[in-house]
Amino acid sequence: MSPSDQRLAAAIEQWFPLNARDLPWRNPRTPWRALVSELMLQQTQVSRVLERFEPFMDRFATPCSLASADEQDVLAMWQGLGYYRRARSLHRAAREIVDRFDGEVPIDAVSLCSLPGVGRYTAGSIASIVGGAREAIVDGNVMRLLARVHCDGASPTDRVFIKRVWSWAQNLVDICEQPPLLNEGMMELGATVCTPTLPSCDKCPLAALCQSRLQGRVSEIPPPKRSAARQELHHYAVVIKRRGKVLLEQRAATGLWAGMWQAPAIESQTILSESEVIKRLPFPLQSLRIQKVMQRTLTHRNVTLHIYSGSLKRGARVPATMGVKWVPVGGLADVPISNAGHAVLAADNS
DNA sequence: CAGGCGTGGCT
DNA sequence: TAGCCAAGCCT
Repeated sequence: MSPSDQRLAAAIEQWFPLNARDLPWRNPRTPWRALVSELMLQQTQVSRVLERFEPFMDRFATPCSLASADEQDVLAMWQGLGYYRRARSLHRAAREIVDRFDGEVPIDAVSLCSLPGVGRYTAGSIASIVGGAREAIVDGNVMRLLARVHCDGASPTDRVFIKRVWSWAQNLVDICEQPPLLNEGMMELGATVCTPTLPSCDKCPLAALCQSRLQGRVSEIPPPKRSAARQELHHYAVVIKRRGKVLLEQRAATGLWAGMWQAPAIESQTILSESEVIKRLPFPLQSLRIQKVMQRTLTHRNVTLHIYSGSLKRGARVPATMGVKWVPVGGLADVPISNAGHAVLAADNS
């Protein structure tokens, strides 16, 4: 612990109460609201979560309420937020909270970390901010903030660097006055002042202590992560409507858009001919008309959506398997469908 | 353990 | 515009 750690912690703890945004999960702050908001916020902008948090809490007010819900209803409440495994993890976490913790969200880091979807950051965040424990937290904000304060230009993916940041964060929370103020203050500073581009150093309470500022290197730290190359994915979807209903299939339980529903589709890394698409579809189709082609960029995939409208051959029956169903066009909001899936359904004019 | 996992905003 | 980024976790 360096002497400046004391001053760093004090500066953050003084700054935060005067500059905290009025975010819904801070008032009232309960372990359950903290857990739900933390899951929603993983790799997701605050502005996206703002619109979705209270409706989710209204629907699932307690762990018991979520635990007794159907997973499909949970996914439907999550649709459009992305990273859908989080919704399934939260659902399973609620069931474990009922089974193992008598329906009360634990606030110790070890118990929290044992829940699905809860890792070191999320557990530390709830344990420290809700429970007041001296647990460190390191998210993207804290990593950037501390890298700049210490003028450490290592790659953010470097594991040794990441361990170093956790060590800095633990030192700070060990010596601070109030862990909730320190930890939430660090995140808030990173989110609103020590931003990735154009940080507001003139408003930063750490400016006098910030080594990268003193050395004029703020803009170089942290260095950009090089993004992974995106693979091409061709998604051939057929929108089949009949008597005000549309035919949907459920995606596989793992992988992209796991468990979500969509217009029946064939996926391939390469371009397919129309006849190949027809051949691979599990339904006998009478006609197939191209409606639209759209691009979607995902984290690691470049998806081309080839959207067709189609009709089944006369008398054709859709196999009555689980994972295929007719859904009224007006009831699509109740079925978990990704934004790409909604775009496909909306592009069809038939 | 490096890569998979969504979406939209920003530059 | 093409790429980077966001309150990470899981396998």
